[in-house]
Amino acid sequence: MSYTLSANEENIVRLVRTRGLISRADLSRESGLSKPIVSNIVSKLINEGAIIEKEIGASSEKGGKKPILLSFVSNYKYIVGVDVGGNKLIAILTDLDGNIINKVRKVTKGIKSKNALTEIIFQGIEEVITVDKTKILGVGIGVPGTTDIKNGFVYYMPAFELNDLPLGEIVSSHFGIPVMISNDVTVNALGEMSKGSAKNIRDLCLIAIGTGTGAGLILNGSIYCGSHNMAGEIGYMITDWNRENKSRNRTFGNYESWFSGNGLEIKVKEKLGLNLTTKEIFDNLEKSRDIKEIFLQGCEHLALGIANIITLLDPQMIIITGGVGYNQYSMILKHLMPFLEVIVPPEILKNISFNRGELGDLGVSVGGVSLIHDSYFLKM
Amino acid sequence: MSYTLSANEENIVRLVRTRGLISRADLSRESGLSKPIVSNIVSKLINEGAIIEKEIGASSEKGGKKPILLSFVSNYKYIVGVDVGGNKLIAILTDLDGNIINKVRKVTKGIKSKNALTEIIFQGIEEVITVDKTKILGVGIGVPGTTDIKNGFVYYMPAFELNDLPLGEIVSSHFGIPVMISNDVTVNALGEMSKGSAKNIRDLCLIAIGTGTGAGLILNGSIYCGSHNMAGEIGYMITDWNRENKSRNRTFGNYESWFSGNGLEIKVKEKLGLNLTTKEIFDNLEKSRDIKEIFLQGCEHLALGIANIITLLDPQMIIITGGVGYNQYSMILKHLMPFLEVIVPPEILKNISFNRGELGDLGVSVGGVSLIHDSYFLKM
DNA sequence: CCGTTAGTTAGTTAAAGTTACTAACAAACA
DNA sequence: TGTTTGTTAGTAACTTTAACTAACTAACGG
Repeated sequence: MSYTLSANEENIVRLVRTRGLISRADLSRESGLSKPIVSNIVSKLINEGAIIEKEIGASSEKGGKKPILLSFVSNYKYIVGVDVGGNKLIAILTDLDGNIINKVRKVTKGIKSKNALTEIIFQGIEEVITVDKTKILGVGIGVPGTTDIKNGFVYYMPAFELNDLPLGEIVSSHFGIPVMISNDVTVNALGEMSKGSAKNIRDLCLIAIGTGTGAGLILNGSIYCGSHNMAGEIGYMITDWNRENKSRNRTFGNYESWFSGNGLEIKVKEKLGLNLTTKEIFDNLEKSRDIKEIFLQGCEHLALGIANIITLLDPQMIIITGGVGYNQYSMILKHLMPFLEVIVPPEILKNISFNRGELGDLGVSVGGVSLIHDSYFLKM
Repeated sequence: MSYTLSANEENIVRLVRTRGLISRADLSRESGLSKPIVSNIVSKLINEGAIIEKEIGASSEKGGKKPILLSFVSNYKYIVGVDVGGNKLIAILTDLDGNIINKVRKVTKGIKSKNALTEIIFQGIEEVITVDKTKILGVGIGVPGTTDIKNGFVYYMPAFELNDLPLGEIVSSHFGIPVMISNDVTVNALGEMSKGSAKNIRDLCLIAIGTGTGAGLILNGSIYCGSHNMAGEIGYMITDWNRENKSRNRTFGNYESWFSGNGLEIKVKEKLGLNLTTKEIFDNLEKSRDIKEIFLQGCEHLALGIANIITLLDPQMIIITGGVGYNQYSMILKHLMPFLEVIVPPEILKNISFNRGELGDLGVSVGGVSLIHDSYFLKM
């Protein structure tokens, strides 16, 4: 945007956008602002290109001048969202309503240097932008690691074995536009809140089950990262101290023993001596009692972790997604809920809705778009 | 306040208050507002009684007119804070800086009716107000139960066996001033944040150990209540599933087995056949191996719960307070930390500060004051 | 040592711009 | 003719810039 919207201008844009088609007179009534100032703001916004006079409406039964109906121009600006994964990068270009205009995929597997990583991010962003670059509002990026959302700094990305990368500044100065960066799971939660299955939810816990397991938190309607940007690392949660305590030197940090792709694969290998992929494990659930038992133990663990999240945070919705969580959602939920029903009292459990991540593997990139949208355009 | 402060007026008041003594010229420089409008706002605020011209300052070495130093008038309005406990009620009257002007205690033990409870709250508030009633900004109340902070509704108070009490409205219409109500532990956390050991902390978990155990959460600098006003009920957290699962029908909800006054008393009775008060248990810790063992098991449990809080929320500070937690703080911390050091990696643990609740048994009432202060005067 | 002058700072006044409002009105329509 | 939309005109509130007065320090000359 060439200039920042004032509070009243934001309100008018918000109204035009949510109402779809609306006249100046109705805007005045709904915003509480006077008709002249609404006309004034509307003409500014038309000048900006943010809204247009779309069509002429109908008079009321009692007569009167026909209203000029205004409409939001969702493509007067664009946003780029990037999901930097350990195996692949997804970049999307969307309009202001989040409609995906273009999508680019890149392979990131094996990358271990800062230069190679930033280069591939540059390429992804460059290629996905098929519109006038001056119309790009910003780039929102989700990365698998510890980040500081305030300054776009990446502390640690185990997937690339990289430390201390000021990625926000690097990308921002390269393209000359605003860039925001946060943890991928957190960004995914934001995406589901704005465009997925958690619309109008203020307290959300998104559990991403992939190679590992992590949670993204939206609390009081805002991203929650914690004081050292480590909130939601539920892979380290403790639910069965005596058993865990006996079987290893330290629970806190024993990520892989959890319910996750990696965790299941290791358990199957250790206990059954089988080298199966996560997909193969799920394919053989009903065929092998031993595999099923390992899976059920995982589900119990997962249920205990979720019970603790419910206890501490009292969320309105819990979303399960991620590579494994999304693809195997119904299988997981089917076996997870019986455990939860034993652990959590029904009067509490019934108030919490469980959902599949509606956005699937676009969750993080869509969340990246939301990051920019909410900070540089409108917080809806 | 006779009128609501505008954003600029708030800024000026905030600056005068935090700087202590400041001239109009410095206010203009620090606020970014022009000198005339600062003078304008200052004269309004002097008229209101919120600030005064305190003294004449010194010129700089280079010469120039001496500045008139302005000062905040902390007692131009007053706030009432009320701690409604299961045994006693504490009401305090403070000025805008939180200085306690008056304090009243009432016995609430045995109260089981709505009328009796509201009557004693009325009395406490009435008696504590020793200043002109029109100078009272509002009343903030912490109650032991589930509440909706938005409308002052109390869903459930087990201590009084009461349900569905619109306490906020009852008290507000009786005194004709704003009233805010929230859960006592949550309010206590707010108190510690504004006036106690958690100043300038944005992510705080306060653990109140008394008859029972609960947590109050301040996340992103704001009170966090959860979607059904049940956040922080850590008495229900699960940390040792197999052991707990075997010994009872349901873990979730088995409050008393935890580390709490009640929990310890019951454990001592069950295992040792002794009818000891919590105080007697602590007094005999070093004399009885059996009591010590029960206490250490409690500490281990507490450590596991705290480890889970750290994992999920990554707080900056953890405060331990409450009837038991405050009085026995050093004893608890001494035996808690060794467990935590085993469970939580040192690089994570070192970033989290553990503190005693500085406000002691005034934590809730001071928090009630903060509730009103932050909503009706200034969010600092 | 004392009065004068230059330079600096505090706070006010005056003029002008911005943003909002109300009142009144023309255009369009049943 | 009455109703509704959207504009114009005039006004009020608030903020800014520019310029001012008042008050002070430091340094210099006699």
